[in-house]
Amino acid sequence: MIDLDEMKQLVAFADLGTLSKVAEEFHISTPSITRAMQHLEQYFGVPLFTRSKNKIELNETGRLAVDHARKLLSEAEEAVLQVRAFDQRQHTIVVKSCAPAPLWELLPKLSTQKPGMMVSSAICQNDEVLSAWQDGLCDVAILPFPIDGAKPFMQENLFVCVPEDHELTKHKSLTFADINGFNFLLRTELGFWDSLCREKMPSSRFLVQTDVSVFDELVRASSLPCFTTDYGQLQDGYPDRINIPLTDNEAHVTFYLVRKPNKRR
Amino acid sequence: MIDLDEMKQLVAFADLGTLSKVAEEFHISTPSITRAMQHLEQYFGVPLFTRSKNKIELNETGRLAVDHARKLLSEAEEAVLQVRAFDQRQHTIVVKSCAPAPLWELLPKLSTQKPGMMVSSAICQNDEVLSAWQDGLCDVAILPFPIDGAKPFMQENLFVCVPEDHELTKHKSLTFADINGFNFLLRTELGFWDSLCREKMPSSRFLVQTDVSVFDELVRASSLPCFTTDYGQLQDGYPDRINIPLTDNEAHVTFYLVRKPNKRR
DNA sequence: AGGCATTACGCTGGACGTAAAAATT
DNA sequence: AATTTTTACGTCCAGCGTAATGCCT
Repeated sequence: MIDLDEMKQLVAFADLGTLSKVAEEFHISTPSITRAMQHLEQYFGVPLFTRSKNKIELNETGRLAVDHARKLLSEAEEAVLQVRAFDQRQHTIVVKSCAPAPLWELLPKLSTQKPGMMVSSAICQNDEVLSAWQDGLCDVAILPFPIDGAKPFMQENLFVCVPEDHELTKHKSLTFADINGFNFLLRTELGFWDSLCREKMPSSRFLVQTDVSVFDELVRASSLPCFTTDYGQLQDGYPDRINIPLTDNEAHVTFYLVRKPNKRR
Repeated sequence: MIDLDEMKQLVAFADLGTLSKVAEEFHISTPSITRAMQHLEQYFGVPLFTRSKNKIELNETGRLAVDHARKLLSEAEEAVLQVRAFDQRQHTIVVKSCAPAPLWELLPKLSTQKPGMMVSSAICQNDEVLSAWQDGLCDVAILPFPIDGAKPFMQENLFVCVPEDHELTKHKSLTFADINGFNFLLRTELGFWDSLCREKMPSSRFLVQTDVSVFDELVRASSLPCFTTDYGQLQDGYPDRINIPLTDNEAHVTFYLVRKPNKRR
């Protein structure tokens, strides 16, 4: 069968022009590359080169062979990458969540329940989570509404978080309509929360900040309202700030979790 | 780079089920095939097999690798075949002619003028000759009408060939209209002559015969008219038969020949 | 004179097969 | 008992590099 290493050298010769350069490139001697090209030519059974006394060039057939070589090599490398990726995938649990909080809850559990498994998680919009699940691209999907096979996983309630001297503190509770128009500090990677906020508060502007520590700094330093929830962050919320519950139905979310049945084989 | 011989053995293992069978198939020892699979697995960097004490099986990743192996192998073999075919094509002159006579004239000349070249010739209809020429699929095209770059090559005139006692012998010359309705013996591989006859003599039936000697036998044994031309066959025509010239313009054909410019490189 | 392709030749490491072990049917 | 996989080990030759040749610019 054809030797892909020799094919690689053939392609290198097409690119570099002389056997000496190829030898240098591959850290082998010139006789070695000469022999390799002779061997390749012998395998094809047809001349690939025009040879002068101290000059060797590709002929037209040789150039065709180079084209095929390039294709074969890239496909061979692609095949190896795909096999490796498949193996990797066999040992990873891919989680797609519509929000960060369920991941804080789920990931530690997964790590202990499935030792030796990689866990790959991503936060994205509802439709992305859903299509990834339907296309079989993830093993666990977390959505803010039930789908076939899903079980309730946890609840989360949204709060507005404002400085103590903020005008909104006069309210004991709020609705999205109340706070529409205020500008908010917002984090990235919030999944469906992000689009929910923009949808419910079309008149508001959101100052988005990716870096967690920078975000915290901004919250402390500014008087802009932000959001918190009753999962995790509420108990150790920001000092000097007050959390006001939102009463809209959309602010009370039950997350549903579906997981693929364990593949046996 | 990945070893296609090992890939071949991997595919064979997928097909045969045991390493022993593969060893037998490839006429090598079992330790050799064991090592090959270990080496392949090591190259991929991921497990391809599930191993028991005296049992080895492909795992799911391995089966994927086999799929890729099959594809790679067939593509590699296809590449070699294409390169060889291309080389073959480099050393052959492909001739497409609309009629047999020009080939009798041309092929001997080509053989002597282009020593070391294969000559591949085919007789086909005008439109096939033309499209093959336009698509660059032939080096020489011979047609009964001039096209761009073509030169007149030879002339051929059609005769009706009838037994001496045939009713048509009373004519010194004929037209297609005169003989329309008579049934004819006809050979195959006549190119455009065939379709010309059927077009000009729609009421006639043609008894087609491929084998030359059988055709000659039929001409001698029957009283059915047939055709001859002034190229070659007329001088040593059939004894006991008379050749009557056809006066239609279509019966006087000038063949035009185009050839690709010699490719230099 | 320097760069290039190729041949000649000696050496070595990798690949092969034999033998053997261990386990399963 | 027969089959299968794998390890151990000795052998051998395919492929490597060095040296040298011949040629061209």
